[in-house]
Amino acid sequence: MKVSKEQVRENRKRIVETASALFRERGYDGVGVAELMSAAGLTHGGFYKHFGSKADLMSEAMSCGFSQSAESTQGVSREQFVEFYLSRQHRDCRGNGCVMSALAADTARQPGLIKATFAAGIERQLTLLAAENGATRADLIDTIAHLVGALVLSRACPDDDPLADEILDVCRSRILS
Amino acid sequence: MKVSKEQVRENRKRIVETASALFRERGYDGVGVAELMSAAGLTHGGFYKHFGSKADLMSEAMSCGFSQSAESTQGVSREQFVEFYLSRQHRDCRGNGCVMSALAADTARQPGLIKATFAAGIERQLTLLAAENGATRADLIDTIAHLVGALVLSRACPDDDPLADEILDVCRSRILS
DNA sequence: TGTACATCAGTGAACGCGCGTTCACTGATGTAC
DNA sequence: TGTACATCAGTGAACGCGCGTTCACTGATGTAC
Repeated sequence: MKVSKEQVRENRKRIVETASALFRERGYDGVGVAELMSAAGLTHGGFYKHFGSKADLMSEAMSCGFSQSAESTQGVSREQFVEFYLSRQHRDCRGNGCVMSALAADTARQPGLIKATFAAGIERQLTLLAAENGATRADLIDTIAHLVGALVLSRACPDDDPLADEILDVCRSRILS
Repeated sequence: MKVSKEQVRENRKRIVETASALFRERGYDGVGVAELMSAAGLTHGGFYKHFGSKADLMSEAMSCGFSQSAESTQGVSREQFVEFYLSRQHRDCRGNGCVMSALAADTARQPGLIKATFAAGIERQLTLLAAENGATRADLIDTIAHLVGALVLSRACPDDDPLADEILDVCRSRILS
């Protein structure tokens, strides 16, 4: 059953977007091709009509996540950005959140293609933030690292451990002061 | 072929230490039980004479890694700690490095037991650093988050990307100033 | 102290399972006439 | 515009593989007498 060109484009987009959220939630090894295709409303067999390998999709899904971040960062002040980044909402909702926090550690163990996509995503984020508020590149790198560290550590604590919130609160007030 | 009590203790310790390094290098899913036992000079079948499950070992290996960090942090000034933490050596040698940077993201996807071990490790690190230099708890949490973020992002960049070193350099100078 | 036996860490084959990937097939779409 | 046919995204069974875990067996250690 062949499918219209537009349907094909839609399906591909849906696979990438679904993967983007699932990878951020559960990591590269945490999501299988079959589950991923099923979540996108398809069967696993068709996967290789769209992508050369799971790693290829990983790379595209990452780019897609960075684009989503870019959109939602548009027109946001530094203070608003920090407030959102270190919110409980962002910490507890990885699928829609920042790619850097969700996938940096996974990326470090992946081949060069994926690392390059990640680095390009950091650069995009830096360019965008520089446009929104006049900070220097060094300022932005420093702030992003600070934010990522805080979020990553907070997520690693048990849900009911006060340390999880403490990390967010301490870093938020330091970064904004 | 039964083995002396001392040999058993030694073997167990070697498994935990080997696992501690391998998990930090490749993540929880990146190392199998068989490979792990083989790296410790044993065969995989004996694994369950020592541990209830792979997750149990993960928890122990994490504690072991935090203990190693504690040892090497002893008698180190804040400046020395930051210098080492953001060195290229530390970035490129995950197996002996900080557990927080290596396993925070993996931990966020693991069950409560492992998250609790991780949080306890953070607390140990905080206590230790507080003893070495009189900083407040908030100061230390803030600095640790900052360091972890910088290292994690740097590791996610391709080896030959100047951004990898730039992140370390920028954050080092900011944290120390 | 010497002997007989129970213990149990270690071995390696085997288990079921889910993974990424391949493949023959389907049938509506899109094209050529 | 209508017809005949090639295309190819999607399907679902199947592939080999490595995973975590189990198990019957081994044989030196440690214990009971």
